[in-house]
Amino acid sequence: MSSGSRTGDRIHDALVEEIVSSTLQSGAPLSESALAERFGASRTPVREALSRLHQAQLIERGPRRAFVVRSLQPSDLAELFEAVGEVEAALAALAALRMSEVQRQALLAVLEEGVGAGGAPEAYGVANARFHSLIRDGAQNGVLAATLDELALRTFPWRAAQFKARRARLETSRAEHRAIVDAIIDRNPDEARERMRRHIATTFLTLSDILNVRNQQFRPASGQSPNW
Amino acid sequence: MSSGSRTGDRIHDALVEEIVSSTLQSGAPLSESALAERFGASRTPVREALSRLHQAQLIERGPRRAFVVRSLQPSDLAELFEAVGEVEAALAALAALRMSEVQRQALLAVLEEGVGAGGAPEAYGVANARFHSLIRDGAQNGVLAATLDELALRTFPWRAAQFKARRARLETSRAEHRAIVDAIIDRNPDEARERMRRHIATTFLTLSDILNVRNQQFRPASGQSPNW
DNA sequence: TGGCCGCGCTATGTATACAATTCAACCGTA
DNA sequence: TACGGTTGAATTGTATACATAGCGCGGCCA
Repeated sequence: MSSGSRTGDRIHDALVEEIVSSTLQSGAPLSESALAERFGASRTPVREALSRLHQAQLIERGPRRAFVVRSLQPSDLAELFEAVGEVEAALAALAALRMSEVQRQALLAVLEEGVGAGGAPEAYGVANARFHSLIRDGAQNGVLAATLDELALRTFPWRAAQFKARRARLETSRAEHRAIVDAIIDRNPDEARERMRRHIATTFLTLSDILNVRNQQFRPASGQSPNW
Repeated sequence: MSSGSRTGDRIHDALVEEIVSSTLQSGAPLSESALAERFGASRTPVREALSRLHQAQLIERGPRRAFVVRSLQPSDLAELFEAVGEVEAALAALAALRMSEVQRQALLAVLEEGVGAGGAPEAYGVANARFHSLIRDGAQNGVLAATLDELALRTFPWRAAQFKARRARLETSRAEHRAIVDAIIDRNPDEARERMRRHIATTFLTLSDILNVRNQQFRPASGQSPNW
């Protein structure tokens, strides 16, 4: 999905990374000429990269038709998480039906990974990402998987701070993961779907709490590896 | 989502229309210079339009990195319809929870529309589109609605011929619609979801039959108004 | 002094010229 | 005759120059 023309993709990937990591925060201006100079290229590939970011809804138009990093209202963020939840729930249901035995074993194995590290948030973040990735692939539907990726990308700037903030959330999240895995192992798509949807909803609620407590502006927090 | 720069959007919209109506069929080449001359513009806005079509997966790269209208394998088409089904099912479930009384009445009213015309495929196509549109809006989630639009756009070239081909399908489709509306009126999200998913699956099966019978190449049929 | 009109700056939108890449056809040789 | 290398055309990728539109600032007029 990334490498293609050359310069344009390089710029695109770099900007995506900076936006999801909140190096570029909401409202940050993205001037074509400034970016062209910064990347040592002309405006043409910069424009191509910005066009793609715009279609992915990571940026939006500001004054003078210039692009700025998109800033979401709390209500929009809720919609976004709801959409992610629905898509990921659908993937979980399909995974319950279609996962191979090997894939099911891998899913069971990943449940243990987070435990061994003694509850360290970073280790859990990795295990968490693998958990969702295994379900995504187990559903065996590339279109739906790509749809999830597209939506999830927009949530990354907001998700970063979550596990760092509330240690207690790690335990409840792990329990939810286990319940989802149980449903998938049992080949119970309806339960898998429902549990996954609740899991994402809970994740959003926790995140929402953190953001409201920390600063009323409800802005994305700075952070590196996006976990959920 | 359409009007913006000016020329680029004009070209974009024109090409979308031609692709979904199968005026441009699978594999048709889209040369930048040829399109530039055709639209009386330079290659720059053409490139912008093509870039957007590429991201929407309506076109793909062919020989010499040139773009051609995307051609789907049968398996890809199945994945695509499955994804559409899951998203639309999620929207139906949300609509069952959130639709206002006015919206529910509108949904009931649209059920009758197709009947009055005496079973004419064209009239039913319009009523059908309104049916899905009402549910889409009733769910009150713009992100999910936009996701559905994006996916549905890719199915349009294939859906066109359906109602023209099998008159019997109109009756079963209408019955399925009624069952979905019943679930929504009853505020039963799980039933609404399940019935919508089956409805889309049945639609795909019917379409699949038609395409296999008509020509083994399984290519999109020519047609104008995309209905399902 | 306050409001309105117009000038001009700045950034994007478009056009065109040039570079690089890709693919195929052709020719030469084993 | 088959294979491989080279060459060439066609097409996209990139750069730059020009056009246009938005928006603030300053001056002018009431």
